[in-house]
Amino acid sequence: MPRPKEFDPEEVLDRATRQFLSTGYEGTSVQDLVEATGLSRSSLYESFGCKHELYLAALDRYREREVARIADQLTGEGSPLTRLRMVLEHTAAACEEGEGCFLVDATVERARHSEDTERCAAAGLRGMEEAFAGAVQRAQEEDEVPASVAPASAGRFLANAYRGLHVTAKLQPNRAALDDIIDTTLVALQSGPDPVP
Amino acid sequence: MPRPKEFDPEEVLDRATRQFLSTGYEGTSVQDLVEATGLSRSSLYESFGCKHELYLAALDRYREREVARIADQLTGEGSPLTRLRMVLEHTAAACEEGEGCFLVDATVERARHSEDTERCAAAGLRGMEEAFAGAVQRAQEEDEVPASVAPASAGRFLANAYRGLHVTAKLQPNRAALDDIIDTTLVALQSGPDPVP
DNA sequence: TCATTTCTGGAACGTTCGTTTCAAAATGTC
DNA sequence: GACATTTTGAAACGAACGTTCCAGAAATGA
Repeated sequence: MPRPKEFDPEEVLDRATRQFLSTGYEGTSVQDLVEATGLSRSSLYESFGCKHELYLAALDRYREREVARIADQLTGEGSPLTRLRMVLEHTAAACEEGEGCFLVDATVERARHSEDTERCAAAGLRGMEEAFAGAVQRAQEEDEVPASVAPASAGRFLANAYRGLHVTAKLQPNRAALDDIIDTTLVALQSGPDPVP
Repeated sequence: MPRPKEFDPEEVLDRATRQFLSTGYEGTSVQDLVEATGLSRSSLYESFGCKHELYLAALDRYREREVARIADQLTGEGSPLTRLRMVLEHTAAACEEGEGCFLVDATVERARHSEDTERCAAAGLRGMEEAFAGAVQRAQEEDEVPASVAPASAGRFLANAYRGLHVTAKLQPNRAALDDIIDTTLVALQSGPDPVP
């Protein structure tokens, strides 16, 4: 039997993700990736193929984990609406620390020019919409959200606000502004379409 | 008197803007800009300095015009709320055609690494928030929006949704999904914070 | 110890990058 | 036509780009 692989591919993808998140796709050179991952140029190409493939693998892993993380945080015991608020506020806190969303960045920077990237980002988008829609449905079952609200629409609306937050946070990375947006966003759910006809 | 300039600097900035919107900053080469503007390499450098300065000039012009355009569309006679909806739907229509927002793209791609870009994008952000806040205030005067809504908060909320729309549209460029988001977004305004205590 | 496979460092590939330079051509005023 | 100025095309710069290749060191099981 041969010499075994010495590095953890997922760990490498995480490091690459961090680098891509920091400097974007075009702004990240292969040399940057070599330094970020600790692997040699040769090992990087041997294990992950070209730069684009590595980017895609990193993005796909991020998508899978991020959607699962949000879905997890949205489910469980307790008030669904409170959980929803917690997810958004956790997002705001991360944004305040300078953390971006790989899916948002990839969408803006590369969805137009790479079908693979677009597919992956779109899958992440749908996953988040579904996770948010599920939370709204559960909130309705607890009478926290009026039945007049369509969960699918609310899911799209929340995912849209979520993406907006990540853009806004790059220019206004302060909790006060972000929390204000979150408050107004959640108020939208607590009233159906036609509050007083 | 010397030979006069043969090109319109603003026209050149518009063409450069279109190119940057299409391929981003890092993804746009000076050669691309030469071909997009029609100017020679030499004239481009002579008139606009380096690539970064040209990018910034293009972004600044875009910001000025885009903020003014939105503010204009939001003011004037008729229902402020209807005007607000028209602006968002016009945005959705543009997104459907594949038009991006230079401010959103610049924010995601370059705000982190260029202070100049961040300043310009942040100015655009504030301008849009103020324009939206003004529209909400006028809607309140017409009793289209409850007085319990704070115009500044609503402005932030709407600008956030606006930015989200531009990201969402890159993955779901269909009117149905975007209009759905717009509907839910506007419902948020028509009910104050605490609809039924 | 040997065979096998992996990892490494570095060199090298041709391209493209942003930028500078310059002489010639073009276009105006006088 | 003389002059001033701008525009142009092309060449050239070094640097960085993504990618490929390879010899050798390292690590395992037989």
